[in-house]
Amino acid sequence: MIDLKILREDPDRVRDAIRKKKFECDIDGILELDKKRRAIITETEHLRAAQNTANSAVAKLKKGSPEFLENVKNLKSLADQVKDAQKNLHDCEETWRQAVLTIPNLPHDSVPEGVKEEENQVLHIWGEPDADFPNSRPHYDIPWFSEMVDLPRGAKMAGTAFPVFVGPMAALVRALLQFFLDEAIRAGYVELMPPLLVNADCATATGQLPDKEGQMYHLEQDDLYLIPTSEVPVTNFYRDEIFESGALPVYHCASTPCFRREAGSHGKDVRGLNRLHQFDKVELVKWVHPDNSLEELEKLREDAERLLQKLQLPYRRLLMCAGEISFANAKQYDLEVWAAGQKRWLEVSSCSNFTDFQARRANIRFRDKGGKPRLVHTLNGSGLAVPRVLAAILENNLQKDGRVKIPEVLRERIGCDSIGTES
RNA sequence: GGAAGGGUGGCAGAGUGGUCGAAUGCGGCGGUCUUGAAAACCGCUGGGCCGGCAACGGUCCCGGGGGUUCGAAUCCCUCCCCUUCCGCCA
Repeated sequence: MIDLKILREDPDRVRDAIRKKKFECDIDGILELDKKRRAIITETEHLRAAQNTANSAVAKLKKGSPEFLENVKNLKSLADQVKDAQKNLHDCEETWRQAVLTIPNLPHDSVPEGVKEEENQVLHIWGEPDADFPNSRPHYDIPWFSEMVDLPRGAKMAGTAFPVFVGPMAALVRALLQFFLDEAIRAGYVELMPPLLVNADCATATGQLPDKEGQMYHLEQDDLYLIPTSEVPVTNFYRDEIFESGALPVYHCASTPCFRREAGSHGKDVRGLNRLHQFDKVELVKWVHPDNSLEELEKLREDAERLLQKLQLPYRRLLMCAGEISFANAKQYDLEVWAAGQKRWLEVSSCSNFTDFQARRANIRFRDKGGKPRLVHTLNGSGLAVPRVLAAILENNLQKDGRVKIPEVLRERIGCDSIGTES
């Protein structure tokens, strides 16, 4: 949710921002509703004030006395008026709330305009994606791939795009997660192990609802959602709380599976490990003072980039254009790893500054120097998502003998320096 | 899943229809006293929304929602959560 003061004072700025973001939103309708809401609040409160005054007068009279009964009789109609007004207000507030939840966050000034993928700015390329990877091939074409990432048997259990990692591959997944987690903890993030199911309030706070129901698995019987990312439970860790002054910034990380329906995905995007319904990811989440959120985003991004560097995987950093950043986002960097076999970039991290958008929905605040509660800024980024990193390792590190070399930082964790079957 | 008992301010804990945003204690902040500290004493000490440049005024919040009533923390309904016991179970 955005600051409605901005909407009231400068609706054109909001219109412009929404246009840039390729979202649609009935700004005029919302302004109208907002005005109506405030008028009804004023009216209802005046009535209520009158009733309160009258009631305290009645309270002083002797119960059952003639004047008492007379007063009570007169108050009946006022009470009815109050009741009507409150009903009216309640309905109005609900409509207003629903409407206001559809307004996306405004892109930050430093975000470039653009609507297409090609308009994202490539800010930096690390490593050598242009280098010769003489043995590389798409990971799903490696002869032993389906023995170690068993998608057919996963499909038997749950459906397409639910992989089963087998033997050394499972160990590699585990090693990656532990590596990511250890690095995050070393960078100052305190680990959380949150629930993998969340209620609608959580998903609304982070911005998945009401818009993106279709992307989440929903358990109807219990009205819970499987988390599409640990951003959802982790951000909600502090929902409805106020940080004492001096507590910020707060950093947390979490390693969880993520569940995504990926409705509508198809084609080459979904082959092999490129796009899965269930995957593991370490997430980095920050709660920061509003004055620092831009710098904190850079630091968060660096925390994520360092992982790719240590894994020796070429990657690029994208500053996403306004039309490509998500609903709740004010500014977003994507990190894409080079997959030498497929000869394409794969998104492995998205680092975002949500400014006060999630904080307002989640009601997460801090006390400023004067002791007054103010909204924090929230940020998060993947650090990192496993399957595509795995894909890049498989493709880039494929050796002449058909085996895949394990990145040095992982070798000790899994006790070998390569996996696979010789060809 | 069944039964019983509970959910009140940062915490503890009173309050069972009217002047209760709510006693009291603890904690926190400020002050007096003190060379300093402690103790003692005094004062202050929740959040949202609406109006207002502000001072301030109004209103709402006693787990959530709904109802009864002129009036609800207090009565009724419903949902959620917690505790204990039973059942089940990694």
